[in-house]
Amino acid sequence: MTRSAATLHTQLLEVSLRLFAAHGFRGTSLQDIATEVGCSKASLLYHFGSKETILAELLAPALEAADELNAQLAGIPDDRVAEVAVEGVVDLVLRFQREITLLLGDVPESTMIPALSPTGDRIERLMGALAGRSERPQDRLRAWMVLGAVVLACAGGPKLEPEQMREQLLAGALRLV
Amino acid sequence: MTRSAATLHTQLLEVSLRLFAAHGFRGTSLQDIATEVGCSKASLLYHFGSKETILAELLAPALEAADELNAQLAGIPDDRVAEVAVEGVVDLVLRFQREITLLLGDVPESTMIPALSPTGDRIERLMGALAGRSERPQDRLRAWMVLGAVVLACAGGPKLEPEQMREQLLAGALRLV
Amino acid sequence: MTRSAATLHTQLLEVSLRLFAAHGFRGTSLQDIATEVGCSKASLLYHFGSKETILAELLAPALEAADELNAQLAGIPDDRVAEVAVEGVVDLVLRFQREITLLLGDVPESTMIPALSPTGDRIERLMGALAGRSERPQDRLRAWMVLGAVVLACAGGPKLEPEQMREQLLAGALRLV
Amino acid sequence: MTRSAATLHTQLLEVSLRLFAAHGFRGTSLQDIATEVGCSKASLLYHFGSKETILAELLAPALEAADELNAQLAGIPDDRVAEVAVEGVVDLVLRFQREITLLLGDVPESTMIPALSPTGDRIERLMGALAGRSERPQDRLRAWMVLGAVVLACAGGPKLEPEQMREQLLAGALRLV
DNA sequence: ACAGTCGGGACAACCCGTTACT
DNA sequence: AGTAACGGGTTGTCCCGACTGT
Repeated sequence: MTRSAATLHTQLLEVSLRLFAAHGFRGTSLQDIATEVGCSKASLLYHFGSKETILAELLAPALEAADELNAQLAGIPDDRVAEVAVEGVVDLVLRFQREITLLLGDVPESTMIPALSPTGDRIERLMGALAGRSERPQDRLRAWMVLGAVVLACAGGPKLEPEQMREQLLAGALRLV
Repeated sequence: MTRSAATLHTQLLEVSLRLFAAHGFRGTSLQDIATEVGCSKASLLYHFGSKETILAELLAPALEAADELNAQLAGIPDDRVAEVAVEGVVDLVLRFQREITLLLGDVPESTMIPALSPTGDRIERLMGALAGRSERPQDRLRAWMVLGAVVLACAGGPKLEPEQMREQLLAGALRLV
Repeated sequence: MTRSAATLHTQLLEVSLRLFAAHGFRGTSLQDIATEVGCSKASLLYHFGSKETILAELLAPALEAADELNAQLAGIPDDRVAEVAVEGVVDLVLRFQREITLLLGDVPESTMIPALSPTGDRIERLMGALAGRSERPQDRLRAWMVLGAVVLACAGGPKLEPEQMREQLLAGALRLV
Repeated sequence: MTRSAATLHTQLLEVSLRLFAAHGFRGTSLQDIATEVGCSKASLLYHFGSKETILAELLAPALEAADELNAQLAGIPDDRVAEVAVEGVVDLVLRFQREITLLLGDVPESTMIPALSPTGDRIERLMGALAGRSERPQDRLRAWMVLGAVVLACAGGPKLEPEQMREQLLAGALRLV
């Protein structure tokens, strides 16, 4: 008996995300994914067309959420945008921890991948908000520090209760702004 | 005329570091390095024996410096170690920016590479110092935030004068502790 | 049109055996085999996974037959085992002439190949039977002479009718015991 | 202090013979030899020009002895030549055990090596003598059996006292003729 | 009969590393 | 010190025939 199309699709994405996060995008072969899921490589490519398509589909929700956040931030006045952005970023990172780990790992080369090229713009806008719309290098630098603090703490730090985690990250990030 | 051995060796390391940092360890082939330097791939392997050897040699100074910092921190009392560690980490990251970028990119898979296996321990000890020797998850998490802030700001943030950079990073990091 | 899977598999084994017997295991490259069969090297490796796998599959029937012979010899009393063993060995060698040629050629290094490591034990047991279960060096030496006579005559000697061949080898071998 | 040229030459040949016999001609790299002897690969090639030259020089004494034996056999009448040849072959094999092991291992491909191409003729003439100058396939086959018995017993059989060895081989071989 | 789905088989382009030789 | 040619092996991609349910 063959499993349903949707099931396989979901399963494929799930396994891909796990393996990508664990061994990196390049470090994971289509064969690895197919083997773990228990289907053929050809079948995998039937669903996704290419390896990059998998990545794109994997990252889509996170990018979408980032867009949403950016849209929401657009309506906030300059003197309050930083604080709201911090909260948004913390929530974003907490939700898409593995996606971000993956993105972080292959950031340098990800520029080549068409599906991810807009990532830069999104981040740029986020950084702008975190810096309170200021263009001063010092402020931009601090914005990067905020992002780094939140992202790396999620990726490498100790695992604790979600609410505690959120609270801690938020407190630290706000102290940075 | 053939260039001197030392020159080629240095040049090879330089180009390797640049390409590794730009496209990741796996994303860079020996052929890429050899081509850019202008020598044959075989010649490259004559000098380094294997791809991993290049990486090890590339990372050696940074690891050494980390060891030094750890040794130095060992003599500091618990209530002051965090501040000193922050300063040490900021200097370390500023000095070995590209090495750390590279390390960051392949962190998940780096565990397989023998030359980097001790990296984990070193980071663990550094995090301990940054957390003021505390074992409380909250403190460890904050330590990771400090590291993340400094590292990512260096890797992705705007480039500004070294002294200003150092000052800003230091100020931000201290506010986090 | 692509040929059937079983066909290619068989063809690959056939050509491999021929080339291995002709130029030795090391003396034959995967490319040689693939070229002669008319498929790509990658396709070849898709079927067999590694060069050693080919060898193992090639030698499997011969090893199996040797095991069978050994099992059969186990039930023969000491004073008659030598003669029966001679007959068995002659038939074995006649059936697996090329496999044995191949094995002979790479004997020194074959110890490294996992698939062949048990070969030594099998031969040891066969020699024991050929020597009439005696441990006296002279008898063991004579056993080796029998094996050598049969094997080399098959590998290098003139080709004559199978029945005549068998008769001659048998006669000579029995005279040696 | 550097060792004398003659010493190095001898040492090189010695080590080469040992390694060739142990891992085969192809299975031994120039680097292996140079490393074990403790000199550079370049130095090795300065002495011998090519890998094949080493082999040729290594095999020269054995081939020469074979020629001598052939010449000596030429003067023996047909009805006695077989017995004399047997004795000559046994002595030859005993003296050049390792050379023959080596030759046996790479026989199939050795035809390509110019220095060894005349080997075939020599063996052909030897077989003729062992067969008592008969052209009957049965006799030629028996000649091959004699050769095989002696060679393989030397290469793979138990090690016993030289005189005993010689006696045993001789006895067995004569029984075959 | 006819999409959508899936698997076996194949392959070009590379990969890292070694070898004999200069 | 340096290299061309090759070694075995992997990767992403693709073709095609065989299954589904409709």
